Amino acid sequence: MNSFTEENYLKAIYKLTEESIGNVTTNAIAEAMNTKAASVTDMIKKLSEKQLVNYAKYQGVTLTHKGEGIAIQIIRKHRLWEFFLVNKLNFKWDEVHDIAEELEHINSAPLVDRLDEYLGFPKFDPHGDPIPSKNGTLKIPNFFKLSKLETGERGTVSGVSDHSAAFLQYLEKQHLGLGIQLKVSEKNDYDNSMIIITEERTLFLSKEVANNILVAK
Amino acid sequence: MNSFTEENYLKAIYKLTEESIGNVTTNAIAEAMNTKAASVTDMIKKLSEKQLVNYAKYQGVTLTHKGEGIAIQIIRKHRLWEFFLVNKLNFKWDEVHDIAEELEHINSAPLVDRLDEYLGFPKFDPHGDPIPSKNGTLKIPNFFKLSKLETGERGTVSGVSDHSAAFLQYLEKQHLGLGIQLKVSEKNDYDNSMIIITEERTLFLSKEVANNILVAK
DNA sequence: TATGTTTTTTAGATCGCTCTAAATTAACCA
DNA sequence: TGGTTAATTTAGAGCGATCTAAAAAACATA
Ligand SMILES: [Mn+2]
Ligand SMILES: [Mn+2]
Ligand SMILES: [Mn+2]
Ligand SMILES: [Mn+2]
Repeated sequence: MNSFTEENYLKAIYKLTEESIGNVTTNAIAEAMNTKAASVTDMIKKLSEKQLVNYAKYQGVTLTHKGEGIAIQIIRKHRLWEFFLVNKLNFKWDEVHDIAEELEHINSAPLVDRLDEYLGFPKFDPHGDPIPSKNGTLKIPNFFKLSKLETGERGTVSGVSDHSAAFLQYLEKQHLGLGIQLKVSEKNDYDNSMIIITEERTLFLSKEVANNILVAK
Repeated sequence: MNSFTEENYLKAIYKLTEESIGNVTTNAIAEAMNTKAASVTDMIKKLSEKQLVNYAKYQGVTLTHKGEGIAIQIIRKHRLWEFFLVNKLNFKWDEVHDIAEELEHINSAPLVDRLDEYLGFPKFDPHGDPIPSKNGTLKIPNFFKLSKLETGERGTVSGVSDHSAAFLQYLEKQHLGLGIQLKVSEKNDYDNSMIIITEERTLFLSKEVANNILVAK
């Protein structure tokens, strides 16, 4: 079995892999894990011995097939628990991440399977992130940054790329949640802000906000 | 915050306190925690510094008010999660203990409160053990060993004192679960075995089994 | 109550994870 | 291409939890 720490490293490497081209660097992992590069090197060596990452000195790491499988299962658990917390226990979408960070390490295959079934085999978590299936397949949905939409185009809010409570609460305040349909009414080249129209209201969105909202066309 | 290990020690000391008169001994804790006496002494010192146990060398320990409160909250979480696993995820009563051993360490007060509410504020876990309330009160139910019933007396199966999967599965095989009503039809002085009659069938129970079944009269 | 046995504590070590400081390697650029 | 800078690794240490072996205290009983 792997320790919580090892699991968190694998998950971090998985996520960094998604965002980066090529190998994941020691410093990037250190930043993601909120730790020091020296500690990362130590852990990488351990993961490498366990055949969970491919590692050559000074070259950064990639996940092995086995390591990637473990990372995906942790993400699966994280997102299933988030779905449970929001849809069964009535938590808000900005309240569940930290709890899921703990729950994702509970180690029981039947628990995950039954939870999945109990929840009705959900495909997306409360933030629009896809939930990996039992066998580890994960289809990345084709979402766009809202900021990429042109004036006049329509879309449906389907995800966020900033998962912080502050951002999620801001969206909540604006009555912007998953499923909201919108149309771009105006784009300002000067500051890349935009004005959108939803069923309920007209909203002004800064560049930062529009960049972190994902929409399906 | 306290580590998982510290929490498990507190819980073990709490349970040993219930079973024993006076202070809980180092060796008893070592046996319960499946560790060595020397390790227990170390941990006790740490818990004592944190004011979670009262400790004087060679005198064993008692929980402080604070330590007892923490222990009870862990037991609360354990039993609520067991209830969830059985009543929402359809686990059998012999399958849930180990998973709950992990879940009991998830650290979130709102999670426990909402789970409690979601479950309908249950008073007993799947094994008949009382679930402490949010404020830590815990009423010990007045159950008797089935072996104490006399011939002709009636009772309702309400709990078990052996929580092992083997015992629980045996009861299941005999169609003995919580809520089953029974009447003692015969007691054998020689081996302290007994014959009982339920709605469904007549059963022969050994001394060991009758000792580990708790009934309400 | 003295002596032997059991229980408990202490001493000293290991393992996992972390850190700082120093050394090494790679990358960049004039 | 050599020199500077940045990234990475190594060395050495600390902390929490554990262990074995040995010492100390408490207990039991003759
Ligand atoms: Mn999350
Ligand atoms: Mn999420
Ligand atoms: Mn249990
Ligand atoms: Mn139980």
